[in-house]
Amino acid sequence: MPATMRDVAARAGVSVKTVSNFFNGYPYMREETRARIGAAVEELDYRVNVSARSLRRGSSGMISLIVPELDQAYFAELAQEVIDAAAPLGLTVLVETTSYLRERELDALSGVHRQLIDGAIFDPLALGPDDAPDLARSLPLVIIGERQFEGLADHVLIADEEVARRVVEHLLEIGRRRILLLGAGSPGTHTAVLRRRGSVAALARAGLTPDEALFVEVDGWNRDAGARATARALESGLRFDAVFGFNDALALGAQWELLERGIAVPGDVAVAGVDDTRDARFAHPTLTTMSPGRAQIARLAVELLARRISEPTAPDGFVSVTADFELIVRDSTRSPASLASLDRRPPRQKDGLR
Amino acid sequence: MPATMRDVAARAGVSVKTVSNFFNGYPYMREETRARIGAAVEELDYRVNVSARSLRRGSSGMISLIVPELDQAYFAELAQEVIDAAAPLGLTVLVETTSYLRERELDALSGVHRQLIDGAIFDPLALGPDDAPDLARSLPLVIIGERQFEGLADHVLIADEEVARRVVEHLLEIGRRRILLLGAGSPGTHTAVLRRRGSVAALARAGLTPDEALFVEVDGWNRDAGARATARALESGLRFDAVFGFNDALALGAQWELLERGIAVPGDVAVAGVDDTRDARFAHPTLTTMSPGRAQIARLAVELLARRISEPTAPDGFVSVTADFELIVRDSTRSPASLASLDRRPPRQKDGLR
DNA sequence: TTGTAGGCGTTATCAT
DNA sequence: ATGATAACGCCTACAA
Repeated sequence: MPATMRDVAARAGVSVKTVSNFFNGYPYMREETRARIGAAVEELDYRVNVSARSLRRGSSGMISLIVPELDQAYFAELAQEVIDAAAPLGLTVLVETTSYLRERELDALSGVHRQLIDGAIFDPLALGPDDAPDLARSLPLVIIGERQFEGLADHVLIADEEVARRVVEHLLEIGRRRILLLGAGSPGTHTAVLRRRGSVAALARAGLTPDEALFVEVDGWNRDAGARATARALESGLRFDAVFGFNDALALGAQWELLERGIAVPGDVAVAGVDDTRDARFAHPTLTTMSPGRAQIARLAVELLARRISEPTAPDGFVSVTADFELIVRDSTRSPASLASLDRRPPRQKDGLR
Repeated sequence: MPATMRDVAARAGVSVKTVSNFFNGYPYMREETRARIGAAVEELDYRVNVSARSLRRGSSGMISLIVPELDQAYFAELAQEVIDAAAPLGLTVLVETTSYLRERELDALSGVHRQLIDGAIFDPLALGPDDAPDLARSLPLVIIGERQFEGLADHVLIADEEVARRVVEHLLEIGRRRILLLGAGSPGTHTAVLRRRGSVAALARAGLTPDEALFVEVDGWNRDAGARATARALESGLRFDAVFGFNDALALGAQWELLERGIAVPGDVAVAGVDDTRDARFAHPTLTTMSPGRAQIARLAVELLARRISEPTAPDGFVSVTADFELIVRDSTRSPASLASLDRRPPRQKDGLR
């Protein structure tokens, strides 16, 4: 029994249409009418019924964000950024979580909610080339990160190849030569392929021949997988003086495993990642990483999607924009010497006693 | 121009009602009819229009989860658990994010979406006692964690007092005597009050007089705040041999700050938190923490809410359930001696060379 | 087991 | 500047 527009109209002594106008920013209205409606709304504690509005308008003001899981800092932070970017445009974000399952990615695109949402921002992890047709005819769509579907939807891209190249160059610059590439073994996503390619390019430029043994496979891009892969590498007797995790979670997992085994970071092994999640800043040592400009990505994605929604017919040809990136050098790749000299903190002291 | 039920009916040669029955699991239908409808749905790629259904039914199958931010591991993980718990009940979760702002918490409860959602799971951080009236008359509601609104809605509680008591007892058991209580200074939330009370109780039982100076104020329950507060404490010359962060983020921030200053954890200062976020497991050293059974909390909250939604009139009196908890002892509170003996890893070895 | 009619609350059209 | 009225797509009686 919540109040309806009809109730408000009755109370304010106007027609339903006028109340509707009130809520839709229709400019031609007497100040007095406006005030009366405002009062009635207040008294009845009225709220527009979104379902009815959506039904009538044929659009809901709701977009979904399709990511594998919120347990990963990267996706959680991305979700927050997207929500924040969508709000000013009057868009509500429905976060859909897929557990890296192809079925669930497809379902998020064309399941029950397809009728509910106006469009989607999608970070595909499980879909492959075969699914392109499904993608194409689903709904207004912006794809983030993965570029294998370019031409089928708008994209916000990360310059995967350059990003990886820069990280590896940085590791080479600080004198490392045997770099474990976490995620480069039998890469599943296109992203992995590109980061691997960029890494190889950097090595080649430095005149180094890549050692295939250092291209390590991982079973997930999370900390567990990073730790496990690193453990395996160590136990197989592989020798390396740096780790490049294809994302922060992998790098942090590696770093954790190294430290657990008493291997010094960056003393014995330097570590770097990609994503600049908050976790990187609070690791110990703090983790060198590549910032992909997540806020920018979110903003671009939302804007692109909003445009695609309001322009019903695509003007043929989809847009791809690439986000800026920036290397964030932290302690995990600083030599102890430079570490000490760069440290702006008060002299280290034992404190806190027992 | 998406297909409607009418289209499907026409195509299948049945009435709209029969198609509706098909989608609502109405059992009495000839197998052949069912098959024909299924085929028509397939061919037309039909999906039920959720807005129309919601309008007609007066309910949407959507619930919201109201949390301050997804950037905090605790809330991100909670959101994932809630989404997972809601799915089997056919409920879709709309995550609403409030940035710890009172206005936005109120808005999430009674703003535009009040008409869209059937109920809400709410982790209140900014609302105070004055807002009780607003809460009471909003919508089916389950409150998580905070207990100041008991009697106004269903609650899933954390045994804050006992949780804190157990943590402090643990720190006392391992021989620590001066425990910095991060979050105990001028506590804002009821949760903080209770955790402080539990901590004091543990100290009292051990015959210790609490030192007010160790009750430290924080400006947020995140890692930054934890690090800052710890830095302040150290710089003020305060001496302590343990830190109890009222949540993992505070504890991790503290641990980070300690390590940055070359203070050994747990050698010089032991550290413990509450929440058992993934971050605790991957800290170095791994963080001792109290697991509040997040999966259980999520499940209870969703079930309670589902019940409250289906039972329109509250049978007077709201339910409060308390989640189980469990102390997870990790390296941040293990003495180096026990550490070595408990370690089930292969002997530490330098590896990874240069 | 299936069909018909009407209305859920809103907005668009067309008047006035 | 405001009002009357007809959809939007679905579900619930009620009928058959």
